[in-house]
Amino acid sequence: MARPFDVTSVEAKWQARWLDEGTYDVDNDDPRERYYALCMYPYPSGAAHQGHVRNYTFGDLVVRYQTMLGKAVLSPIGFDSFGLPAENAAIKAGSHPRIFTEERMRELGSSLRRLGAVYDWRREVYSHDPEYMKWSQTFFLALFDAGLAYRAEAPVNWCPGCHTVLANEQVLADGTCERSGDLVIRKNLEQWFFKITDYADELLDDLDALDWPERVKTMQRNWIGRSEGVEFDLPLASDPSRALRVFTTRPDTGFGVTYAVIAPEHPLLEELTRNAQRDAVRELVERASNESDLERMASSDAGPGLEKRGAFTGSYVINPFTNEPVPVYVADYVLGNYGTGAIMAVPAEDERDFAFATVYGLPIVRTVVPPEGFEDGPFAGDGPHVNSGFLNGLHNDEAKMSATEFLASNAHGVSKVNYRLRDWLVSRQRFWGCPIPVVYCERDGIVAVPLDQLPILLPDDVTMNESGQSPLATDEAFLNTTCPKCDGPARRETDTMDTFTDSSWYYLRFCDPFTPGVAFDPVQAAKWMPVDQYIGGVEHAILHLLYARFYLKVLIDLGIASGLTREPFARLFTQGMLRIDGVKMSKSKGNLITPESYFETVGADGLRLFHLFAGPPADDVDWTDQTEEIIDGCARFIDRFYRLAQYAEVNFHDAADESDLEVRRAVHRTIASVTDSFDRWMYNIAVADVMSLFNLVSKNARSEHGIERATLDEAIDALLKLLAPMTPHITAEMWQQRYPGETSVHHQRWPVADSSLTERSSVTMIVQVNGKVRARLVIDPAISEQEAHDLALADEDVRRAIGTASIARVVARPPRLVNIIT
RNA sequence: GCCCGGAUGGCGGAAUCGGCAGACGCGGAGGCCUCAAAAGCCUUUACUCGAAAGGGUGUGUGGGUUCAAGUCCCACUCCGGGCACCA
Repeated sequence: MARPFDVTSVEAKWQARWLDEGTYDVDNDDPRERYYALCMYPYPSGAAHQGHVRNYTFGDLVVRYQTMLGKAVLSPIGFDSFGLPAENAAIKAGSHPRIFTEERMRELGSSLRRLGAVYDWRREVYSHDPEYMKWSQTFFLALFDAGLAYRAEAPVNWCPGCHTVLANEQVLADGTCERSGDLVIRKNLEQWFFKITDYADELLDDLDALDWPERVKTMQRNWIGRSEGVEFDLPLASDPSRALRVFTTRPDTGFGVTYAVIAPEHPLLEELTRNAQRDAVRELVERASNESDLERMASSDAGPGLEKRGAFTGSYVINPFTNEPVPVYVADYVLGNYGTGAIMAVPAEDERDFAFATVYGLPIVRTVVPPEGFEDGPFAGDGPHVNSGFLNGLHNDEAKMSATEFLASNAHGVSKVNYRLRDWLVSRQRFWGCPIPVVYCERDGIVAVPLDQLPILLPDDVTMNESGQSPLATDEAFLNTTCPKCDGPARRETDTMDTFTDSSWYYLRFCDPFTPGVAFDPVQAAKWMPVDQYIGGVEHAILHLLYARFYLKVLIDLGIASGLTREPFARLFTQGMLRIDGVKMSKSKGNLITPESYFETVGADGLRLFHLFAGPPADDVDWTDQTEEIIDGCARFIDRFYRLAQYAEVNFHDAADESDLEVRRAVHRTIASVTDSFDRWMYNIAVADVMSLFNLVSKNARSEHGIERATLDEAIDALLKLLAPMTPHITAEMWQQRYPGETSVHHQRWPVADSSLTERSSVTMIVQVNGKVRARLVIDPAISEQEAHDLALADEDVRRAIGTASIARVVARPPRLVNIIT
């Protein structure tokens, strides 16, 4: 494509200038109003692909737009540089993950600069920087000292492909690893956890005030899964001084309890099992422990599968509501690690209990009257209670209160809140992560490494193991150390931290990587925090965004981030993903489209304009055969604008006339609409509006009638400013050509629409007859209802459409329409 | 199964409050320029009947509210995403 200017040299020139002059460096004591714009820092996977381009184009637009609004904008960048892909690549290449990673960081950094994205590079951070690791480890120990980091044995998710344990959040719904796709295995292992459950309520409640996509907030609410209920005792029939403790959210249905169920892992199971049932129970427990979660769930539907999922223990407990004994079953549909690991079963009002009771022939007693027309089956809704003694006639809420009081006085009942959320498993059996800074001493047990010995660094002279096993585990030089307490021999922890711990605080480091001796000075951080606009992919809706929220709250509570707002990201935008043939574009799928060739042809500006124009930023974008043509179209638009600004084929006339006034009105309406579209993340509309204005200006300027020079210049200047955040290179170049020696377009103030010019002088009013458009009248927008009415009825086309019919009613809504009903 | 989001020309998508459906762009058609092509420029482009003037139909399906529905209400179909034994 022949371009009217040299794309490559123009873009290189401005990129170099922004970098060399530190145009977007910002100091912490900048007096201007502050704005913190942040894109999720990227994993350094090598040269950027179109997914990066899209993400960082949006981010860069925000940075440049907010700067033009006169704010001091913090725009930092860094790299999420620990993680498995680098380690796996290093194993393959026989090199060290650090060397591999740093090469990829350079590539990605240079791609971002080539895109024209601007940052305060002085603030760059990366996870494997020894200085950064030092603070990551310091924070781990702060959590450890506060009892928020602990080591415990628990059934954990082991990914055989990744050769490490995973957090619950990293296991997909189908039981596979989100990274490798391997089926995750349950293992009992001792691991490190962060006590995120201590913050469950706050993490849930604080969501309400956040300006985040409702979808993301809902996902977090579901993940936390708060449920309110009652925990109470079901006394053993054989020994009423002892009891089976159960949790329920439906105490009001207590009269309908016809059996109880305990989990296969329940500690009382052995004791409750009678000899006659022992074999059947043992068989069930064995199967439950061997089956993966996936297999368990596969048999969850009522029917044949269910028959193998439970067994009678032979024991009975007393229903405190009825004082009747009910049988105790063991079944794998009750989870050992939720609530008390035991439930009261109410088949009439719970789907799973109903299915189970049907298969095992257990009685079903309705305690809530379903609405008329309700078919047979479990009814979990609200209704008047029956067969329920003192609860009869009450509805759910009152019945719950009443039942809860009853349980409190008769069955050691207490109100209880349970969460689906589990503690965050943070240890990983991999090499390329931040080492957990503790040692194991035979005498003193787990001992924290003293702060002055941090950071614990990863050794450089390691051979990456083909099996994926961390070389740390066998590295004697790393492993052997002395106990900080007793000076005796000790062994280092060889597990590293989940990389999500690194990304949980990088946004704080960005605020102040300058103050020596601290990770960040909270006073400096408070100048920027919380992040005004956070931008990233929706795939982090739970993982990163939940962990980062938790981390900030902890750091505040531990005095490390005192004085900060307790939420890190005030406003979140999640952009859609790029797809090819319906498949997400990603390195692992091997279907990446890189921007390099586009940089050479349409330039970064053309590619940026495409990504802004392609559709609503929140929507997914399909990369198709048509995409190339749209990208070319974006470049064509830039070229046309460039030529117009050179006054190519332009005719001028002297005094401004009505046509010039119309152009000026369009200019100011576009300023208003683009500003509005920017504020509402409707960049595709902003581009369309700019194109429309250009079309009008261009048409007038090149007509025989021509355009007044001042009008054209006002329009071109406005277009340059409006386009500056979108296509920063060419607008900077054109501005410089128009105003040599003056400050850059990027330092101009964002234009403000003149409200006296945004009103239209005449508008088209439509006239409908019986809802069908019959005439379009050009009118003064200030027209009265009566005038609109009269004008409409005076129109010839309208009269013809009415014909001989008599007019029943006229709806006049000037200046938009008049509707005549016959 | 439950909860969200969506469905508009050949295609990507517009339509802040219920008020001209299809902005803007891509693609297509025709033309200008040219020896020719590329580039550029101009016209046209929802479907349909019609030579035209003009008419009819039209925002996934079926109903409803309204003078007026892509937009609001009810029911459904399909697509995308999330959750899925959490008692």
